[in-house]
Amino acid sequence: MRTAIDPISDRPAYKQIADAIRDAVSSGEIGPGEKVPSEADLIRLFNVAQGTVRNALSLLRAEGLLRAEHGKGVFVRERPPMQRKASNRFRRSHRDAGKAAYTVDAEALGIKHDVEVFKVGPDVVPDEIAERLGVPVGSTVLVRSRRYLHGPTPTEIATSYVPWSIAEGTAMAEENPGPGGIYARIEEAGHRLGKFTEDVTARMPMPDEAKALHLPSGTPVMRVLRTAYDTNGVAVEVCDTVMTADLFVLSYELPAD
Amino acid sequence: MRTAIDPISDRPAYKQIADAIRDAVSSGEIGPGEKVPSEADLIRLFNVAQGTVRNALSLLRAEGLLRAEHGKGVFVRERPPMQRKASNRFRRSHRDAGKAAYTVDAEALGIKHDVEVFKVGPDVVPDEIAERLGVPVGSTVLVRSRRYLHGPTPTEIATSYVPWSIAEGTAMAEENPGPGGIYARIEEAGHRLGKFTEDVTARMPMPDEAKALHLPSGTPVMRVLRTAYDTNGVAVEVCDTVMTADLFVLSYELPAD
DNA sequence: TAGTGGTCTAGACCACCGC
DNA sequence: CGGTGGTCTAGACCACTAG
Repeated sequence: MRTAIDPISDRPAYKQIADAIRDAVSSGEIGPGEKVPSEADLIRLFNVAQGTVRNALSLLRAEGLLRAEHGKGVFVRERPPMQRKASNRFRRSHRDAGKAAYTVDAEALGIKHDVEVFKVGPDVVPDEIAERLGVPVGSTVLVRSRRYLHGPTPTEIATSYVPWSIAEGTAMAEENPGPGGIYARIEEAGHRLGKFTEDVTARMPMPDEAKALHLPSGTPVMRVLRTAYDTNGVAVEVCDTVMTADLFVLSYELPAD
Repeated sequence: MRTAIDPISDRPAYKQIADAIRDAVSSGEIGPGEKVPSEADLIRLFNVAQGTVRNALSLLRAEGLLRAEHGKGVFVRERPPMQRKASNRFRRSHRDAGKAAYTVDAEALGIKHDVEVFKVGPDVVPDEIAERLGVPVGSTVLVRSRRYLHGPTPTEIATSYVPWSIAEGTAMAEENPGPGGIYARIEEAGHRLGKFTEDVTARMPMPDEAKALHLPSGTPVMRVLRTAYDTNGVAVEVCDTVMTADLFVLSYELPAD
């Protein structure tokens, strides 16, 4: 690794140090999961103060390249294996086979998954959801809030909203909605599903999301806002999902005409 | 705005300051585009050293909440109007009308857009693309690399790859591929388009991407890797797009069966 | 020129980790 | 315990922006 700062360059010292570390990582000199030199080492190597070194390291952490472990050291982040959200995961044949959507994806990867239910019950609909669901602002909907995990790793937080008129008295309002998930229950309630739309955005996490998803700093989240429509074009469910960006690839298929 | 640090709490001072500013923003006390108190102000208000204040501010910049302008101040970031990538933007009817895909989206918003072509010509295919395109590693493809802008704001960098056997001698290899974009040219060359797949991921930008897209720190990018197939299921083009995350909503429509 | 953010130093103390 | 990262102070100088 380069260990000199060019005093002529007008690039700040901390950025030069960050460059040197970034290069060492991309050249393979320091591999994924390996430790970068300690702050004390870097202070000696580059002959700078601690603040300058910390500035360099915090830049690389914000970029998502490094991860710090208090008392142990700073390490190159390793990318865990990715999961796919296949665009066919809402097919009726899967529901008929008793599989919920996330089961389709997880099974395709042989991944053991868990679901933690935070809350299931009627509540006031958030304004943004009311608009998509086509219900009056302030009306009551069934709220299902839960977290998905792969082994010990939380991967996504999801909240579903169903008009209370559809959900009332069904298994949707139970902790476990039964085989095929809530979409199977919605169809049983007489609302045959016609299509889904998904709106995908990405941003940095809110502090509470970072906590719930165990996000290291420098990891963005993807947000998928999915609306389910029946065959009459009436919205019957909205699902708001926030997922760790580097654990997912969202795959979609589009017709040419 | 709160201006006191709880000395009993074990939450670090810089995080308490960040919390106070975050609260002031979310309560509307400081609106989008408005200036937050200067470093000197915050030093006085909270009775801390400059380093502590800077720590708080850089946290909020990494979160994407604030944006600093050297010599002027630190401001609450304003979210510009979002653009939609409609899932129908590859319809043949649009191509027949002479519209390229990005034109469909931009027109829908009444946005003036520009394209800057970086490079058009034959080159060696990157390994990752070769796999998707189904061509041998190391073979030659047409590479079209360009940047899209809305007014002065760069929004996305896109690179298309077409097997040289398809592209050779056509207008695809020109700077301006003509009406309907390269998909129209691909169809003219006898490859009727059957479907597209898009794989969406999000991450923090590489330094060169941050530069090319004028990204403020704390802004992630979305990456869309699109593959176009002809009606025989043969891949005819791959497009690798990196876009400023907070300027886009990707919209998709999924059938229920 | 005064006020702003950007960089850097030197030194201190703390909290966490592993031996 | 020694080594690691985390927080904080006090003060300095620089670069940019505006009046």
